[in-house]
Amino acid sequence: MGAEAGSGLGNGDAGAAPPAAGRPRSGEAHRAILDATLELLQEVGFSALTVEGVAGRAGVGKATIYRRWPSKLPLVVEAFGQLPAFEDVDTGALAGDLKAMLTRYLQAFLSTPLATVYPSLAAERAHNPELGQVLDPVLKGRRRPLETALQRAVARGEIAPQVDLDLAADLIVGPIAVRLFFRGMKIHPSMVDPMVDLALDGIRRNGTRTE
Amino acid sequence: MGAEAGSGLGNGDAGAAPPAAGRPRSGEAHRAILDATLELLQEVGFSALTVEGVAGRAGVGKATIYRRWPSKLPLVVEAFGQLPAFEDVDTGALAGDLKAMLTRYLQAFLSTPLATVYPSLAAERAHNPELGQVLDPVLKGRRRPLETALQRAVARGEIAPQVDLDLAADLIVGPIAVRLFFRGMKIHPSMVDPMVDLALDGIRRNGTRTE
DNA sequence: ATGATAACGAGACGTACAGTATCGTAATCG
DNA sequence: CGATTACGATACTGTACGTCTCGTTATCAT
Repeated sequence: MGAEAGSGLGNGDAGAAPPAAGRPRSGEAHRAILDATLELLQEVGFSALTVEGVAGRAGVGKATIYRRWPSKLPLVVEAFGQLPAFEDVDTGALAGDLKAMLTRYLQAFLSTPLATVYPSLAAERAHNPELGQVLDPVLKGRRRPLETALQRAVARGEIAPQVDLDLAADLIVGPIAVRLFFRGMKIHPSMVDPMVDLALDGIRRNGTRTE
Repeated sequence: MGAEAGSGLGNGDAGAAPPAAGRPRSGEAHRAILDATLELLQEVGFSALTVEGVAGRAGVGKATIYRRWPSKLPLVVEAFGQLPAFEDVDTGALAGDLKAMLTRYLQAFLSTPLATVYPSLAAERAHNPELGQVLDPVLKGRRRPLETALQRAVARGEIAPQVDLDLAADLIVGPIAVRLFFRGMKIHPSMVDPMVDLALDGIRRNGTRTE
């Protein structure tokens, strides 16, 4: 954590050694700020979120926020990190695992600001490379359960060992991302099964291989 | 912002009847504004784009912009509509069509602000339903060539007729969207072939069907 | 021609918010 | 108990939105 200076996207000093003297930072204020951030993200969305609004909702001065986060963006990144991600489910078969995991994950989109924050972070990272560096470890952790399930399937022989699992994971979540974020569609739970089945079996009619 | 009656996301009055009297709107200014918008999107990205900057670059007064577009967002939507989309390629086989189309499309991402504008619009639509109404027809038109290629494949018997082509199209573009926008990855042209092949053939080992 | 009308470039204006700085106060350490 | 640092509050600077008003210019109707 040493080279903190220069990034502009610090992560809130979690776990850093406290200074020897002076009043310690209030963990209560820290939590109140993150809670208020998530509430307001839910209510007004990312682009209408103001630091002043967060301070007011949290009952906190603006300086208390800027003392912890250098700007609005890393605050939202940290709040985002507390939102639910994929949870591993082991049903014994790949299709069952994926369907259960996607169903649960989609439910999280209904009860959290995930659907708002995700595309906002994606938009921001497009012209803010530093954000990517902070965001990537978080994103990687969020999809790890997906890769775990795929690795189990390889071990069981459901997936050929030469398949690129990273790409496979993107193939699974891709249609959901496209529909949710770019096309603005609501995804009915009954849609999960056909989505997973198509990704697992492929678009092309079996046995029509031309190569 | 204001309680702007109706849409608030007008599309620039394209095709509307001109008023009987008065100086007509300058088509030259219109084009200069859109060009400046695309240039600045390319240079500074969406969130750093300012209307004042566009006006300056276009050599136009701010009022001239606001006379045509009610805010920055619909201006960007219209500029976005002029960026390259999928172009249909007919090679006689689905895999070839898709690989050619994706390769060309990915090249467009390198020479236009597509990579910046796309996720920004996605972020904005998440809490601005009106944007969706303006955006959806544009998006639908952009992916039509993809669906055309898929329909050809159905006619050739490469795809079973019961396959959901809309979902299939999302499966094709999904991994690209995820990698480009959410994971911030650069997609090397050599990655197109494995991407298409995996979507066409599926993740699961053939003949391992458990249902 | 001439007047009515509306768009033009320029830029002033009010509002909102980011991020900084400065209050007086409160908590913790040596 | 004094030094130090965080606290909530709030004033401040700077930027950009979106509105408005200039004086000017292009087009139409008479």
